[in-house]
Amino acid sequence: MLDAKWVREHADLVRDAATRKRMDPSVVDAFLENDRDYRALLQQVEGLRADLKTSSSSLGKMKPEEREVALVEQRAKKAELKTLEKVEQELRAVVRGFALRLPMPPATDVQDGLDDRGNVEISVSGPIPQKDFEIQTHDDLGEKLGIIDIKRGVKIAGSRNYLLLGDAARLERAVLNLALDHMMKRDFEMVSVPSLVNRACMEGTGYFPGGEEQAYLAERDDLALIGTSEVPLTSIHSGETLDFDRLPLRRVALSPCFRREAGTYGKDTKGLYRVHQFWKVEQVVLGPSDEVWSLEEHKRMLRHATDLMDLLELPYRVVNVCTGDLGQGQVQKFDIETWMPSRNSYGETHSASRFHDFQTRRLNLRYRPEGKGKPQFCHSLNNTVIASPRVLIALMENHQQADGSIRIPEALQPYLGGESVLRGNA
RNA sequence: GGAGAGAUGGCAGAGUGGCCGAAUGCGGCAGCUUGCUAAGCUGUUGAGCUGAUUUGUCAGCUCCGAGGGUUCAAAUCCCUCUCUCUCCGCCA
Repeated sequence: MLDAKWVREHADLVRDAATRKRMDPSVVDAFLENDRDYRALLQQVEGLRADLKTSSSSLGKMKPEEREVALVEQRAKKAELKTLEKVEQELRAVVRGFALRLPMPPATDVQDGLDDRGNVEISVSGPIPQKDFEIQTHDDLGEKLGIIDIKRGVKIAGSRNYLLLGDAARLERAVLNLALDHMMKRDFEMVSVPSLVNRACMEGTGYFPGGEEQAYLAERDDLALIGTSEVPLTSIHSGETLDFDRLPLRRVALSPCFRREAGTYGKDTKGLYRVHQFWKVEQVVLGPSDEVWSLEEHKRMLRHATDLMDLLELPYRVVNVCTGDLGQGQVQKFDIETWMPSRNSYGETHSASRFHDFQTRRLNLRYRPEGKGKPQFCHSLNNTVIASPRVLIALMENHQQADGSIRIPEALQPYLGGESVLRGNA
């Protein structure tokens, strides 16, 4: 959410942000118009209410016969107020509805672009592996080794579902555990979070309204399955005012993630690239309302992820995501894309976003600045640490050996009982 | 799932219809004071929205778990919901 006062004074910037983010800029004008009407009405309501308040207290001191007379007028005014209040309430909801859809302006060093093709590469790491044999795709290899079973996953739960068996499941476990330890070494507090959250969390983190189609809903209880633990992690302190010395708050969680992938029919249908359920280790940081700090933290969080990719000995690149590929609330986003031989391209494996106070305004999550002063909205940031099975694609394909076995990077070996090669059940 | 109790400011805790944004204590902040163990005294101390503004503030409105209702008037009475605690049942 954006500060309403700021939007009123910078409507052009917000319209511009909408256009650059490939959103309909008319939402800005819809907001402004309704906001203007609402405030005019609010003044009327408050005036009437003040009037009623003073006359009401004088009523208490009147003689009974005087009061009867005065009550007639009082009741009439009260009825008028009730009517106005009802309209005011409805209008307020309308204004909020539009406010929830206003886009956060992108940072100055974000390129304009229509979609992910407009993303700007900012670094490349590791050579693309050259092998003297033909690399098998992860799903072919996985099937051969008897460690990935997509057919039966689909039988059980429909398309975009899968089973990992034996070594694939062990490898997944190992990667996730390495990722968690990696973050705890960096002083992140590990948190176990709910996978089913209420509407306020989804709205607070910016997924609703707009993202309902992508979420599995437990409608009977008005809950949603999380698509990322960013949602519960960022929501932990919603409605609170944190002490300055608690900031920054750095946390990491491992959670299952659920995504309906509506509107992706026919896209990435082969293998484990796009699935309905996966595991993700996610890092979330809450800090002070400080642009400089926020920028540095963003880069630091990116580094936590690239350091882990280095430990996994995977080739990857980092892109500065362009405006058209940026979410409504994101100020800036860096994606890490990892080389996937089966795609013959880099595939997105990580996404590091900074939001300024977009999420924290929605969550009403503030802190009290050092010393004293008014509470301020925190800044929030998040980044993937690792997501599986997507990372398994990169591991299985890039570390594949001529005999179809999978080489295990040194950092991962302690998590696999010291084994340096996985051969599956073949 | 059943029975009961409760939810008030940073915390503790009063308040059963108008004098209550709310006593008192603690904590915080400011000042004063002080050589006998940082204590004493005085003052001050919530948030949000709207409008005005000489940008210092000023005025109005809202907020006592959430939402509705009764009433001229609600922290206080009624209803619904959420959460917490106690007991019983069930259970990984």
